[in-house]
This record gives sequence, C-alpha cells and structure tokens, in this order.
Amino acid sequence: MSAFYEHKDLEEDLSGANCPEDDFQFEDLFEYEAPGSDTAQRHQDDPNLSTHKVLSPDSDHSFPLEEPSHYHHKPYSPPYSADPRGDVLPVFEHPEPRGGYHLALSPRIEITPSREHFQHDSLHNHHQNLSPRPTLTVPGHENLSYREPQCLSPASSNSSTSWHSESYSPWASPCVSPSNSAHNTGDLCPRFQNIHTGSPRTSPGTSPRTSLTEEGCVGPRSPSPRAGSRSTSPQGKRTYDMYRNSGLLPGHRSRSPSPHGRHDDQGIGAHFPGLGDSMNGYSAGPGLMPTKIVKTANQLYTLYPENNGEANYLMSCDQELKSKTPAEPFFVIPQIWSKPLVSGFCGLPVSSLPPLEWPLPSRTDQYELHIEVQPRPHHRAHYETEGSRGAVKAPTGGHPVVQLLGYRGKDPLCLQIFIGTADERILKPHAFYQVHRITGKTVTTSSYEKVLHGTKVLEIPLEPKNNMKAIIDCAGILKLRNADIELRKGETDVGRKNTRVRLIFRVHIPQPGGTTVSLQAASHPIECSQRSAHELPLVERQDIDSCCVLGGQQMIVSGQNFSSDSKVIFLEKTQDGQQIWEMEATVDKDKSQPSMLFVEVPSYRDSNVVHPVKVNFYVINGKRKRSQPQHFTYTPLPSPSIKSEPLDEYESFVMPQMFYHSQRSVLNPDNSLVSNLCLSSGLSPQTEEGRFQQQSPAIVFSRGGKSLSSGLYQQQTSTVMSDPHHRSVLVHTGSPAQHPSIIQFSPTNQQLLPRADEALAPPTHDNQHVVYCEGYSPQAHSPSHHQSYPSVIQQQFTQKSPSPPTPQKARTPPDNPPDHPTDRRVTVKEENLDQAYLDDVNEIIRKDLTGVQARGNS
DNA sequence: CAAATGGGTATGATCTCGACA
DNA sequence: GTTGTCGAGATCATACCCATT
Repeated sequence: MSAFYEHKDLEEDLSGANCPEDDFQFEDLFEYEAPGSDTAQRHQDDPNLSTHKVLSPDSDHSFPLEEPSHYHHKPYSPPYSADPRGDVLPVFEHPEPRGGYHLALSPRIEITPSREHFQHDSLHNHHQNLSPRPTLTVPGHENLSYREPQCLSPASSNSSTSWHSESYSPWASPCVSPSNSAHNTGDLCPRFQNIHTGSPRTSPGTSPRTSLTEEGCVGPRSPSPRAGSRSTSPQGKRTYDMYRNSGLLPGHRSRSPSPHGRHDDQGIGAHFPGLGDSMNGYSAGPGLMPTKIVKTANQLYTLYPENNGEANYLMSCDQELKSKTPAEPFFVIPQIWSKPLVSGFCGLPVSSLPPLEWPLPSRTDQYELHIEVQPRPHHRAHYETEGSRGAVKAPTGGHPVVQLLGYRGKDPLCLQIFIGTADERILKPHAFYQVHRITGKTVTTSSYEKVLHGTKVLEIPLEPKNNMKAIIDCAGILKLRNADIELRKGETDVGRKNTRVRLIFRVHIPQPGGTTVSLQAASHPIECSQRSAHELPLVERQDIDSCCVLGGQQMIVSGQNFSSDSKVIFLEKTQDGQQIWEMEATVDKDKSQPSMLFVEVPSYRDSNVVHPVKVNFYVINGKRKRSQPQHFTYTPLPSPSIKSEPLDEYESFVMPQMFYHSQRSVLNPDNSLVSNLCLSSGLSPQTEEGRFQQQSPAIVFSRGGKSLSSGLYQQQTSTVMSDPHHRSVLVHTGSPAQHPSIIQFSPTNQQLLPRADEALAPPTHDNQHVVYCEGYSPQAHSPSHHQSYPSVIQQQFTQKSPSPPTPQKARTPPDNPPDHPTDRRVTVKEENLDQAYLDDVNEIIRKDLTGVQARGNS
C-alpha cells in the first residue's frame, strides 16, 4: 500500500538513462505485440494468449477483447465456467462511468489519503487514448518512490532489480517476454520476469523486436547458449559475469511449460507495463481509477480523479464524501468490490486484498480455513528448464485437502494458493519457489494462475456443493534459480539450502456488510530439494517432547529414512545461535526400524536448572545428512516454587533461554507448575497444556525497536515499546460486532509484517492458529468460547545482531490484571533471537493455543 | 504416439574443513 | 597460539536422460 510510482522516474529510466540499449524506446516494449507480428499472430492462434493482445496500446481494437460490459456487469458466478477467462479478462472498460464506481486501466498506483493530486493521462481517457507514456505526477509528493525496474538498469542488474512485491509495478517492467506468454513464468512474474526472460524457452516466433526487448531489458540471463543444452557442461555453468554480460537467448528444453492461466495480472503486467496486478484492483474503467479508498463512519467511498489530477474527485456510490483526507491512513476492502468485479476466480480485486506478506489468521470465531490433508513433507520441485514434476501430493498418495469451515453462503469462493517460506521466521512468499499450475488428466480441480506482486498464485474454487472443500491436485512447485533471485536488488534471502516451503492457502469471504474476511492457513513444511527425499532422515513424530533433566526416558521417534547408522543428537544453542551443548542419545538399534527409532533421552548438562529448557534434537544418518531440528524440553527437578507475578512466570517459562540473564524463578499461578513439570517426566502434551489453563496470553514480539503491537494494545504496552519508531502495522478496527469484517492495513509498515501466526504456530491439523487482529476477541461475540484467544500475536525481526541478548522485561498491560487470566497479555520484547529460540517459542505457544482450543472445545 | 510425470545422474559451483605458512 | 590462505573433498544446484504412466 505504500508503494508509489513516480512516472517521471520511469520515463527517465525508459529514456535510456538506465537502459543498456541506447536506442531503447518505451514503445519498443509494445511492438512485439503489434498486430501482424509473429507474437501477435501466435496470440491470435492461441486463444489462451489472446488476452495479451489487448496490451498493445496501438492496436487495442484489433485484439479480441471481451466486451467490457460483460466484465463489468457480469454477475459473480462460479468462476469455473467453460471459459473461466471470461471472468478474469483484463478489463478495458467502457469509458463511461458505470454504476457509480469506475476502475481504471492504469498501473498499480497506490495513494495514501494524504495525496491530493493525481494525474494520469489515461485516467480519464478512453483506452484508445491510452498512452504508452502515461504521466503520473503527484505534486507535493516527490518522495513517492518508484522502484527501479530492474530490466531498465542492467548496469546494476546483474541486475538485480528491486522487485519488491509491494512496489512492483508492471508498468515499470518493460522487460517482458512476449513470446513466452504461454510459458511458464518469465513473463508472468515480475520476480522472475526480469530474471528469467532469458529463460531458454524461446519461442521460434519471437521477433527481433522481442529479442531486443529481452536483451535490452533483461539483466540476468540464463547461461545456456543454445537450445536444449544444459546450462552447465560443457558450456560451463553460469557465472555472475554471465548474468551481467549475457545477452543471449538460450534455448532450452521445456518439458511441460506451465499451463498458463490467463495471467491477467502477469499477462497484462508483462505485456503492457502498467497493468499487471493493477488490473485486478483497478480495472473496471478505462478512464478512472480510484485514487483513494475512504471510509467514513458508515460508508465506503472510492475516489476518482478528475481533470488531470486536480483535486476533483468523482465519488462512487453516490455517497457523500465527508473527508478527502482522513486523519488515519487505512485501507479497507470496499463493499463495491466485493462481488461485481471478478478477478480471476477471486471476486475481489487484488489490490484490495491484503498483500501476501501480511499475516492473516486461519480462523475467526465464524470461519476456519482448515488444511484437512497436509502435503507430503517432500516434493521435488522442478526448474523452469525442466518440465513439471507433478502436483504436490499427500502422504497417503492423494493430494492435500483444504476446507473452509463455517461458511454458510451459497456463492463459491476462491481459494488462493501460493508458496511460502518454511524456514524463515516470517512467513512470506518464498523467493525461490513458486507455485506451479498443474493440468492434465489426473487433475480434477480447475485452477487459475495469476501473479500477485511477483508471486504466483493459484486460484481454485471453493464451492458449497463440495462443502467448501478443495482437493489441491493442481499445485506443483517451481524452483527458481538461486543466482537469479539472489541477484535481485534488495534480496536478502539465500537460496542455498533454503529448500523448505509451505503451501499457503488464502480465502477471502465477503461479508454482508460489504467487507471481507480474509483467512490464511499454511501447510506443514515441504522439503523441495531433490535428494533429501531419499537421503535425509525425516522426523515426523515423537511420542514425548519433554523429559526431566535427568533423562533416561525412552522416546520413540517416527519418521523416514532412518538407518542402522542413524544417530540422535541433542543439542542446545544460545540465543545467538552458538551451540553450547551436544549429546548423542542412545539408540536402541535392535528395536529401531527405518521408520522408527527408539531413543533414550540423554541427561541434560545441568540438572540444577530451575526453568524448563528447550533444546533440539535431530537424527543424523551420516555427515550432513541430518533431519530438521526437533523440539524437546528438559524439565527441572522438583524444587520449591517461588511466588511471583504471573507474567514473570510466563516469561520465564516460555523462553527461559531467551531471558537467561534474568534471575527470575519459574513460577506458576497455582504454585504447582514446577512440580508438575518435574514430576511428570516425559510430560505429555496434554499435561503441558494444562499449565496454561489459567492463562491465554497474547504475545507481542518485538525486535529491533520496531514493534508490531498496535491500536488499543499498543497503548497498553506503550511503556514497554518505548521506541519512537514503534508503529502500528496491523490494526483490526472492528468492534466486536463487526470484527473481522474489516481489516485495516496501515500503509506504512506492510513490509514489516511477519506472518506471525504462522511463524509462531506452524499449522497442524489439530492446531489451527488462533490469532486475531488487534482488538478482536472471539470471546466477546462467541458465547461458545469459554476461553479467550490471544488477541495479538505478531512478530517482527530486524537483522540479527551479534551483541549479547538483552533481557527485556515485559509488563502486563495495566488494564489486564493478572487475576483475569483470560485477559492477560504478555508482551515480550525480543532481541536477537535465533531461529531455535523462536522455534522454541513457537512450540510453547502452539501448545498453549492447543490447550486453549482443547479447553474451548471441552 | 505424445505429453506428463518422476527417478536417476552428470557436472560445475559452492562450501567445508584440514593443512600449512 | 592465532590468523590467513590454499586445496581437496563434500555437498549442492542445475539440468539432461530416460523409463513409466
């Protein structure tokens, strides 16, 4: 929401300042689509590509456009008609305003309410007049940022481009691969658009102009100098120099190019810079686009510029605009878009939906997005140069199943799927993997593929007749080359060994009030590397997850790829990631099987600990063939418990290592915790949950002074979060009566948003996230819930610091007295935690939430 | 028969770690 | 004893081959 584009910059870029091609002209970017060109001809031949034709600014009438009115007035019908494209066709609307709201053919331009002037040549012109050089000026807003289109600055590009998902503007992305419009990715996703236009998938019909465009704009290239050759030997593997210098269009073997959806986003974005995903959000009217989305007390408004950016706005909904510039910037899903505009299978315009990076709950009191069947823990992703390796499967051989619970509507909904991180602390779209649409005889689920801000998203139907259940048999995983991604400007992730992903599912549920509830659920991690599935041991289950510090208890570890040589190593790391303890457990080789290990838990290094200690263990088959670390808790020996504040108890208990500088003692509201923990060596999860029966704290994590707590609670925690940069990043403004129906997003911090619910509580079948937006308590309007849920779980991270951990004292919000356990909230100032500790926290919270849910169900 | 799928593996790049200065 | 460099081996990433469906 905070990304803006100043077209002046774009024009400068396009004028060649940053373009390697001196004679590069903006118009060149479109010529490949000119009628009669090879590309255009192919498009005409291929109805699947036809929509791209509209991207030619000079020949818009030549291309088979869907009758605009069809789009605009098309009722929101099940999107899986014979030709679902009809629902998702890029909209070049009739110039005449219709229905009181108008969406413009325009780049994705996001404007805060404070913006008063907006000018765009095409905003109020018929698309006939759409200029390939639209101008966008925002007087007084010179600070509006336009992210450098990577393909325009190959100098830097090795070119890394700042394909920031939030800021990506297809408009500014002339580096498209028109000939690839039916291909897998390069033309679709800006993420790899700039990067993979050099993908060997070169169509024979590619025109010289196209090549020019690609050559001129694409920085990183595939090294493959010839079709059908491997990029490695004998020509040698790519080097960074090759990325910098290669202008070749390597051919390559394409096993099974992605069956393209309509790619309205990407297609448009790719073929007509400036459209892209904007089409989803502002794509109903040719001359107008909403520049502001304003909500007053009871009404939603959409503002449209008039008269070249002068502060004249048409008002939608025939409603009176009470304030052009609300005091608080916010972003709501307007009612008017809930249905009439169909984008892909999704009834909501993309731009009105929360960014993929944003955290969303998996459930509310009314709905729950539930992953009924998890995917297999391993799936071999395919490279672009390979064909598809099929859809992600379930352990049983079927496919993952996702169901929306609690939905009583009759309209089908759209389930979105994309690939998210699994190893990152923050759940976000994975930079190195993309979802890949699978089609074929074996695929029963129709799907539609689009690209949202550089992330491929599959949309599949959730229909009431199927009990709002979807079988995910159409989702494969595409691996992007590490070098390509890492060369992107601003990309900090490393591809190497970053091979775990999660399937992220989203659904947006229109509400009677015209707003929308968005839910998100993430699958278990999926290891996408090739070899791991056959070599790396995989721990799937352990019968106990805690034990007294003295050890000695038998633990049964079930999983895969265990061998007679498998060892189980327990280890402990400090907050900064330094390993301080390691102990090999004794494995009963006589009992152990390839899928099961019988392990004797070793004693902890210090039997005098007073806090439960979270450690990890892993199974290792050989050098470096080790499983992912698993959680384990050593519980202290019985000792007199010390009365203290409940908060301290929680703080100490949850993250003893995190606060190991603290001398606080473990305590327990009922003074029995320590004893219970210690005496129940091999504490069962149920028992462990019980320790939180008196509390259901909301936890706010903060790192680096940038906080996440917001709204009401932020005030409550303001004494803790003293950092002046502490900002609200996610606000739920809904009153208990309207709660999740309106999700407000602060436009200032979206990049900071972690997937808190996911990061803290990896979803499991029986452990759905219980994360609500600020200010929302299901208990308030759900009498059936006898236990409250955490109100806020947000997590934010800054760069890891080598400095030693700084214990942060958290305070219970003053208005949440500790004697009201259900209201108790805990704020934890978190500093420099490494993943292990975060995992620890996650685990604790997960158990806590599970316990809460269990109690709620009981 | 063609396409999709999936397993295997060749090969260069990169990383790890010990030896040595 | 510490630090930096080098090189061999291990590991990883990428992509081609090919059998199966």
